[in-house]
Amino acid sequence: MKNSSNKRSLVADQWHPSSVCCDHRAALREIARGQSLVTQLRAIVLPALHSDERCDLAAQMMEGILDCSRKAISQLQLQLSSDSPRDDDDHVDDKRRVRKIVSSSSDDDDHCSSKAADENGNKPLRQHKRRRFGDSVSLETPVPHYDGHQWRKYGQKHINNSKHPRSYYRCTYRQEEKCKATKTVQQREDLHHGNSYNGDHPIMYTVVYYGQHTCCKGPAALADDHVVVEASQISTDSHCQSSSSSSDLQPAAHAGDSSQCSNISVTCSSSVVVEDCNKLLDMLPAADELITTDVLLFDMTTYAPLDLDINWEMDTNALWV
DNA sequence: CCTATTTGACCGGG
DNA sequence: CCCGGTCAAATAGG
Repeated sequence: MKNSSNKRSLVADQWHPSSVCCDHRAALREIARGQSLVTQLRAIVLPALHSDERCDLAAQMMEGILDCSRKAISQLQLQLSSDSPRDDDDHVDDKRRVRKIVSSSSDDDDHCSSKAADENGNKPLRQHKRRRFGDSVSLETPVPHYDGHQWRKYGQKHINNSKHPRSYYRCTYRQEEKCKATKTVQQREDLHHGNSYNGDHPIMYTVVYYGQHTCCKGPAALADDHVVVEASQISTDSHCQSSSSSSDLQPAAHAGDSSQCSNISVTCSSSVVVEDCNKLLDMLPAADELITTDVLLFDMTTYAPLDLDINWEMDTNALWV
């Protein structure tokens, strides 16, 4: 019955054939999806191979595929930006608003941005910008955190008529690199009644990305050849925070009903992910159930989140030693 | 102590 | 006035 339906649960199909007006965006999404799949495939296949030149060849070929999609993406984006001049990052709402003084704590640290209180003790201005819905890309995935970027949660809201709250994330490097990328993550409503994660269907999340990453110069932004570098930059910069392990939407699950919510999400850089592959395999729930490669793929991606945008560098030292 | 998350208030748009 | 996005104080966790 559902022979074909569970085969495509990995990355959601965002292809809407009816949307003729924005083929480029649809094409972009599709290419990005393929890029993501190749990246996942690479993470699974390469560790399984023995270290010989064929493995190197396979790695090179996959990197070549990723490079192709990278360049295709940048070409499409070039065209998009030339076609639609309205495209800009934060056209959100530029009206300056003064917010009521909430707390008169004098010299607050520059916790979020430069709009702290004035030296003279003037009232802090609070620009409450609202996001524009324009440049969003939505995605349904069982692994809402495998996009390779580092996110920092800044809010969570209960959304009307939906059981699960929506979490709001912004790029960790927002201050340092003025990266304006944000995303929201919300667990989808259960497709069937009863427990959502009981064999049949993984818990799916709707992830919506807003804005482009300007921090780690995601490959979508510029098709360069040394995009690979920044994965290690990230890890050295912040010591690979795998801190977000499973904490993410757990309180929501607690607040709701039971739902042991066996998704574990780790956000960290690539080499560590690969290095922990064996451990991750141990953590897999009930290997008997992993019949199809799809399920295996899903679980691998659950525990070893990979990149949608950034190109993950395979740390061969971590792999083969 | 420092950093990330939580959480309730604030704010703008519809 | 309601809804949802954002802020920032409080809190948790290392």
